[in-house]
Formats: sequence, structure tokens, C-alpha cells
Amino acid sequence: MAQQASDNTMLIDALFDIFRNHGYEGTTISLLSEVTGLQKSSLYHHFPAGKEDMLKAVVGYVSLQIHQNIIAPLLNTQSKPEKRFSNMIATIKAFYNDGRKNCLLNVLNLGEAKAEIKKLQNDDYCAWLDALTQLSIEVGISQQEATEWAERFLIVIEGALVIQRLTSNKQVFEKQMEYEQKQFHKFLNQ
Amino acid sequence: MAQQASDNTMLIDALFDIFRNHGYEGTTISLLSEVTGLQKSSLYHHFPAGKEDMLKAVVGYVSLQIHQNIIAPLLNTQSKPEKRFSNMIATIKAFYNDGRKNCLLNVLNLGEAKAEIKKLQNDDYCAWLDALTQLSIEVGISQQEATEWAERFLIVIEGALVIQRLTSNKQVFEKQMEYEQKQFHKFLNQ
DNA sequence: TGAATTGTACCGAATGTTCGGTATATTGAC
DNA sequence: GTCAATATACCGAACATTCGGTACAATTCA
Repeated sequence: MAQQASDNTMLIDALFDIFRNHGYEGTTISLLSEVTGLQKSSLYHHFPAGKEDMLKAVVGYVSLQIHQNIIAPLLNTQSKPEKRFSNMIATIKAFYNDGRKNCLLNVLNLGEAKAEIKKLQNDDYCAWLDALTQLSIEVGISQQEATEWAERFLIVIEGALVIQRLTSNKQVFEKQMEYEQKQFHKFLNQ
Repeated sequence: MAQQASDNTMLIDALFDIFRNHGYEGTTISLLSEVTGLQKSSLYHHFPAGKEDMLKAVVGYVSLQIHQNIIAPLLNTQSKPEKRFSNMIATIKAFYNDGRKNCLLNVLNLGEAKAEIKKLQNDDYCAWLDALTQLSIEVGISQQEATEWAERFLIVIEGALVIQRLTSNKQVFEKQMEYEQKQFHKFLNQ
């Protein structure tokens, strides 16, 4: 990290990057200190309740990002559905660095995450699912089909991230996203 | 664990269950000791190189299971393709306990697992992918479509496991498997 | 100045690991 | 067959290290 921002967005972002790559148990305070350039005391100054506090901050930060950059734009009926969908795809690609970055959801569900955190993540997932469902209904899909499509879309995201990590094939994630793009266009022309 | 088996299959199976549920960093020797009923020093008797040795044994064991119970049956042209596919689905469901058990692949990719382990897992994945591709080609799908379908199938497995863990909805995994069944039958009747 | 921030030193607990030793089963020589 | 020698499985107690976390003085910055 270069310099600390007056708000600690940059700090949280750095923590986020470590947690998503090492998981909770795999993330040590020493590592956080090393990567952020802050001493342990400084980290504990920012997060008095310690490691779990840092994770909570990260999860909350990510939740905000998702709502602002993914869910809200999806529900904004001022632009066309296809535009909203492709915008989301672009946002997702950036968020996961074209599949090179893990999903915090996946990472934290290993081992048992705290109930509070799990609930927050579950809520985010449901919100995203609902937004996707609504979008597809908007383009004329039946309720039934819509929810199934939305669920499968999110499943494919998580699965593609796992497989890409495994194979080190950098195109797995992008290929799936392109496939989803095509699928959505089929919805439009039917 | 009840009593030690003369071979240590039962032991490894117990270790497997812990690693897949807690990840590598989240798995402690104390926990392994507790669950297996063996003292820590006894575990080191069986696996002199320690924790990583235990993981290697588990990964090797799982690899064998996959080849014997999934890949070999898939390639066995003596039974019908649809039968082989549905048998595989049944095996998978059992292996993942209807989606309640994690995939070791997913769990270990956090942090960096040892190269040797990663290579073994990657090979298993590729073997499974190839077997699926071959099966779908056998029922008349084009090479191109076949590889894409196979890849997506494995992606959906991993993704469904992640989402089911997140939502605690016990039908996510099974629903996706049923969907894949239907998809495969469409291949047959086309 | 005074308050926010950081550096240094430290702690108890938990981590993975090793050691010395025991009990039982298996083997080998006589 | 007998009895020593070996091999295997296991255990309790300690090992060195690292963990997350704390206390407090030094520093920075307003």
C-alpha cells in the first residue's frame, strides 16, 4: 500500500485482497501487517476488536460494493435490460479480475464463518438473486424460469472461479461470462 | 473412529472428512487427533512428514476413488451412455453427500497448496473432463460442444456446492444435478 | 500544546512437531 | 515349541514456533 487514505477505504481494500486469497484461517495478522505496511498496533488501532473486526469491515465493504455497483444498476429501469446485464458482466469481470481473484463468499464458507457474517453474505446473495430474477422477468421470462436462470448464473460464477483457480486456465471465467451473455440475448429474441 | 483398520483406509477417510470441511489451514492436528481417536503422536507415526503428509495421503486416496468410481465407469463402453451418466450422477451425489460436503479441490486452492498436490488434482480434473467429453461425443455431440458441455458440467458441480453451503438450502445441488440429467437426455434425443 | 498514530516489547495460548517409552503382535534362530 | 529379536501401533509429555492480542513509550501531526 502506498499511503493511507484519510478514510480507510484503501486499507480495507488491501485487507480484502488478503482475506479472499488466503481465507480467514490462512490470513495472519503478520501477513496483514506486511502487506498493508502497517504495524500490528496500527491495525489494532483501526480495528480494536482484532482480526474478526477486520473481516467484518471487509465483508461490509464488499457488501456495499455489491449493492452499489451490481444490484442497484441491475434494478435501474432507466436503461435497457440488455445494457444493464452487460454492464453487470463487465463489473463482475473487474471485481474478480477476470477470474483471477477468489470470491469471499466461497473462501469464508470454508471452516465456519461467524453467524453474523454468514447472514450478511446470504442477504447479499439473495438480493443479487432477486435483482437478476426481476431483470429476466422484465424481458419476458416466466417467474419459474427466471429464478432458475438467476440461481444458475450465480452458481456458474462461483464454479468458474473454482475451476479457473484449479487449472490456471485464465479463460475459463471469461468464457462462461460470454456464454451467459449469449444466453441472455436468446431471452431477448424469444 | 471405532477401531484401527489393518489398512488405514478408515483413518484416511476420517482425515478426508476433516480437510474437506475445514480446509488445510483450518484443520489442526488436535482436531484430527480428536476425530480419529488417535493421539497426535500416533498420527505422526502414520504420517512421519506431518500435516502435509496427511493431506497428500488424503488427496491420493480421493484421486483413486475418482478414477475407480467415476472415470473408469464413464469410459466403460459396455453399458449404455445414459446409464453411465446417471450412474455417475448417483456416485457424485453420494460423494458430496447431496451437496452437504465440500469439494477438496475447492478447499485446498486457498492459500497455495503444494505444487505436487495441485498437479495431482489438476490431472484428476482433466481426466474427468476428458471422460465426460468422450461420453458426450459418443452420443453424437460435436467435439466443440462436447468439451464445452463437460467443462460447464464440472463448473456447475463446484458452484452448486458453494451456493448450497452459503444458503443452507439443501436442494441446490440436487436440483442442478437433475437439470444436468435432463440436459443429457436432450442430447440423446437429438 | 494535545490528540492521533506508530514502534517496540511483550504475553498467554495454540500451533505443528519430536521424544522417550509401552504394549502387543510377528518373526527368526535354536 | 521356546524364547529372544524385531516390527508395529500407540501414547503422554514436552518441544520450538507462531498465533492473536496488549501495554506503553515514542513519534507525528494538527
